Amino acid sequence: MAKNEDGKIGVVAGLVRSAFLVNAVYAEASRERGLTPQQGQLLCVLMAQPFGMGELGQMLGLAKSSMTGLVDRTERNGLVRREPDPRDTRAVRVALTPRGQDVAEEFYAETCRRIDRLPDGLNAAERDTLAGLLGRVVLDNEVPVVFMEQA
Amino acid sequence: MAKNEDGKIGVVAGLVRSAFLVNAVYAEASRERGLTPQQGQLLCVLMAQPFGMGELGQMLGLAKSSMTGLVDRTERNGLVRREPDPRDTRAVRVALTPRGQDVAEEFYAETCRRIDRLPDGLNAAERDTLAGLLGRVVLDNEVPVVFMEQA
DNA sequence: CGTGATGGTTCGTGTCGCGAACTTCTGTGG
DNA sequence: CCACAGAAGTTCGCGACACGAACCATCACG
Repeated sequence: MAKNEDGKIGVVAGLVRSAFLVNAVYAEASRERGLTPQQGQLLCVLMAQPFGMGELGQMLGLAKSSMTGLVDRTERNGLVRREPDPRDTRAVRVALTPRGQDVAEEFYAETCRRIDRLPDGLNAAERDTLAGLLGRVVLDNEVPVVFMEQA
Repeated sequence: MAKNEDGKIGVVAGLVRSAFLVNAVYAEASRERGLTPQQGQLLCVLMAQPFGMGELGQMLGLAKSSMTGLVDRTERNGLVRREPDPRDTRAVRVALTPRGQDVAEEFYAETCRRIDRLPDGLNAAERDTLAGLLGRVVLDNEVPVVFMEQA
């Protein structure tokens, strides 16, 4: 449960601090492309397919009103577009514009590159093990697909 | 490098998505205590010892001007206090108030509890393995101590 | 038809985070 | 002893975020 102070670290601290690391990468990678981390994340989600506002809020864990603003700003930047939903006049599909597609792919690739470099100290087998364990954690906790699997 | 679509997940996606999970826990746990995630994080850092504004900015990856605001707001909430640094008249030591200490411990404990529950699907040995691997990633990348090790 | 639920937007408020400019103090070289 | 570069913090103005509450339009159902 608890770990002692001999360089070893517990699961909890390991998760929290590696999350910190990932956040930093996200922040830096997006900033370099004139994005905010939130907009970067939005683009990554939309790479898979268009989504409605409600679905997006669900996945990203945001209130509907927050989504409106985020999509507004991203749309203003020309990266995203609101399309009418043929099935439902009220609803809206948020989709990447061509430029948004480009930026998304660039951002995604760069983020992957950097995250991939984090476990540089691990050999192939260890990386596989880590991937497997994290995969199960993610699976068990039903994390929404905020980050695609590499093509 | 890349993983295919048979339920398996790569290291990169695993890291990103588990980070997402951790962020959500942070957000929820802090919100329940009337904190923002940032203030919660600040409290966690200060649990170890007081720090100067510069050091804090360094650890949290924030600009000095951002720190001023964050400490301002947290101070206004009565959780933190600016003490003069005896060594340097310009400098300031940010420390927890008694109430801040309480809130910090509560928040820290609750966060631990929840993060600890994330890898519930793993057995003891697997948790240990995960801890070891993440520990090395964290160590290799020199993540600042934004989250203490359990007492 | 109503009528309740659903998908989104608007509005007001507080928090965040940044860079640039500024003040005050430290320490170092002359 | 005195400049003076540089470090520690703050202030200011700005845009981005996130929320809840109130609101509008539309859908679906009885």
